[in-house]
Amino acid sequence: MNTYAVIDFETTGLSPAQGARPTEIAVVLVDQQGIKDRFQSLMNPGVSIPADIQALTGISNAMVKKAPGVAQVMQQACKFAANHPIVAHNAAFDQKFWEVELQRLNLYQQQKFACSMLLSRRIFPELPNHRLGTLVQSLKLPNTGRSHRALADAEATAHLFLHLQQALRSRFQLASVSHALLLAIQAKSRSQLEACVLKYGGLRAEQMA
DNA sequence: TGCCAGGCCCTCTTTAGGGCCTT
Repeated sequence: MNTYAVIDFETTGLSPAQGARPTEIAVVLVDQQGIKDRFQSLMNPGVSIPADIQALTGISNAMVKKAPGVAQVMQQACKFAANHPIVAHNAAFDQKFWEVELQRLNLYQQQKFACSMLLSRRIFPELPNHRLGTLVQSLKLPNTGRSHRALADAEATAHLFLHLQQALRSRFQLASVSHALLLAIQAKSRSQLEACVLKYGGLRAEQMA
């Protein structure tokens, strides 16, 4: 339970329902001591990458042409992430691709997803925005490399999520780091955050205002 | 030509609309 998997997809578009497929995935295993293992791979999506997305990510059609197929990479990623809770920045996006691609392979099993973006909105509402790059700069998190590449963004999200756990523990005076982790994973909305704070014995949000 | 998804959340709200965030 104290280990979770941070994932990040690069894709050909915003929605699998519109035919978008993944071009790269990174999975980073994290515990309370930090990042302990990494998996990263380009994959051949079988569809063309639009020019604007190639410019955004730096991943070209030529780069993925020689890469293994989506099925092979997703099998490896699924095995690597095992049954750990999954964390992503704007998790609704990555969760869609994760579930759709694993369902294609009959590998899908329901997993808990936590969202570092929703949590950072709750914990740091004063920041100008909650894009991953802005959070890395504002919170002085480690530089993990080129943004919009899967491993760099997954590692940045891992550092962000560790930072959020510490902020939760401090702000709500939680008894333990594991309570902060449970809270971080379970609290996606304001009401869930409040309920989890009460569940784990911390001070109510309004008491900390 | 210009738009395209979708869940969360704020507000000039709740019988709704629009910004944010991901690629």
